[in-house]
Amino acid sequence: MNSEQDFLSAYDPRAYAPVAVTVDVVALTVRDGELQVLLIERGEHPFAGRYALPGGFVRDEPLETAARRELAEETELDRVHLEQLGTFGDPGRDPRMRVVSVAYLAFAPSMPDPASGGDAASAAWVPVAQARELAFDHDAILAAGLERVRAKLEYTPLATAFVGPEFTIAELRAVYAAVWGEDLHAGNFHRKVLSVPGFVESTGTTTERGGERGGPKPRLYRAGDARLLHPALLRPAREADIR
Amino acid sequence: MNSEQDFLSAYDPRAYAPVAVTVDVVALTVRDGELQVLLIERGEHPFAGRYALPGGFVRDEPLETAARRELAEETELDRVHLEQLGTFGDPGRDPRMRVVSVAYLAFAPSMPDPASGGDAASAAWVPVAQARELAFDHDAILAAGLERVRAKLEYTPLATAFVGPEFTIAELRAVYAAVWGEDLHAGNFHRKVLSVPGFVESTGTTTERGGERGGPKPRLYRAGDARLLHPALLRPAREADIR
DNA sequence: TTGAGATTAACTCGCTCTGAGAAGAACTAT
DNA sequence: ATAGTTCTTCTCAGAGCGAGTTAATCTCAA
Repeated sequence: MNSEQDFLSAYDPRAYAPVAVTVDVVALTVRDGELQVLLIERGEHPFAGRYALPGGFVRDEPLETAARRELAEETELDRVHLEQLGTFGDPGRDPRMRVVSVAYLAFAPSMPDPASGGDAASAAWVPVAQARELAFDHDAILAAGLERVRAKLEYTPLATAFVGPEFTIAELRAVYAAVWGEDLHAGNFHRKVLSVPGFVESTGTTTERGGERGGPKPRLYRAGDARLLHPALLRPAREADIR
Repeated sequence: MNSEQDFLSAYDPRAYAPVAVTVDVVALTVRDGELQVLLIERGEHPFAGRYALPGGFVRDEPLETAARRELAEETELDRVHLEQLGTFGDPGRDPRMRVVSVAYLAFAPSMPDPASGGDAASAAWVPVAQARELAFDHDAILAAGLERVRAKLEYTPLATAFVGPEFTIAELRAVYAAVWGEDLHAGNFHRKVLSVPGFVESTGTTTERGGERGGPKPRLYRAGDARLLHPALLRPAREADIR
């Protein structure tokens, strides 16, 4: 933005090759004990018939507004936690033209199938393990989203975004187990969640019934006011992650 | 990207208002015990005379290549650590037109003043505490970069990117002190750095001379092969950060 | 109705990690 | 030489964590 040419070209963008800006959304939820992602089956070329992340062109609006709009077009997701994930703009990632896509990450409690309600009949929640060979570079975007959510569970109260407004410790533990793909020690998890200041706060009530397979009525909690977990809730270190 | 209109417009981008894509770089270094950022004094409107982050338009190249190119235009920074920070695209952030800017974060060891060598006579390293009222929304971009670097020092070996290929534990500690803005307990820091697997590895040598103000010749270390610090090197929790 | 099995919630125990402080050795500047 | 600084190691008490145990509670099936 320093040379005169740059300055002038800012007033005549057609001096440069046209670039399109889109948003793509990695919307995650935990259903049936699995981490699932919202995908769209593409009807048109390129990548017709392949699954893709929901997304579309950015209009005269902030980027996050565009992400929220695209998400609303596919589901009735409301009050979801939304954060920017990263931007993917390699030349050639879209065969038609240069497309720079700003990816967003959304977290939602378990919802009914979008196919029944949304106007996009081709939208579906898919377990992340089965979400492969997506259109464009969406495999890489999804992988970045999964890495992000796994890391953020450690040091933020993000898990509460995957459950309803009132939840049990066991429901919270199920979120961690689904996202991390490994079971957690129930007793230690319980102690840890209650000991981190501001993670959860008690409602003073319990569920109406015990668990489906027995056990006492668990107590209900709300999300607390913490933005960071101190100390963090660390998952066991894996050598492969460290090196 | 589902309606026919979207599909067609992808072949005729002028159906939408033109959008420019730029990169901006938050280049950080530690000089004189302070965290400093590379800034450019703008010569032209808008924001003439104000400082701004180095940046420019993206050409037919990957985004990271554009960031590296813009950085090279202002300094002789070589082999710097570069990572994507975030994308800033609010309408109105550039008064001329819609500009979506992908911000990158760069970390470099202490370097001579860019004014002496670079072709941009107006480039300068500025202590981050004095980098205020920048052009466009660069205050917000810089703030995001500072938050990122402070957090990443905790759980990655990023501090080694701020020092030379061989360094002392005290130099590493000075990086932490400069970035976090608080002194660290020398003994505990020493124990911690050496105990985290893969953070640093010994060269078996020491410096030629002791410190400027006395003390024995410190041992020299290289960066290790760890990508993550386990256990992390946490800074003391501040209540303001948590809530 | 009763028993088997599962779950919640709380506790114990040993180990590791951390913060704070201390101390000896090594080195520079005066 | 002396004073002051720094490097490096050590100690000690407290906090946190993984693993295991236990009592109470509840569902489901016999």
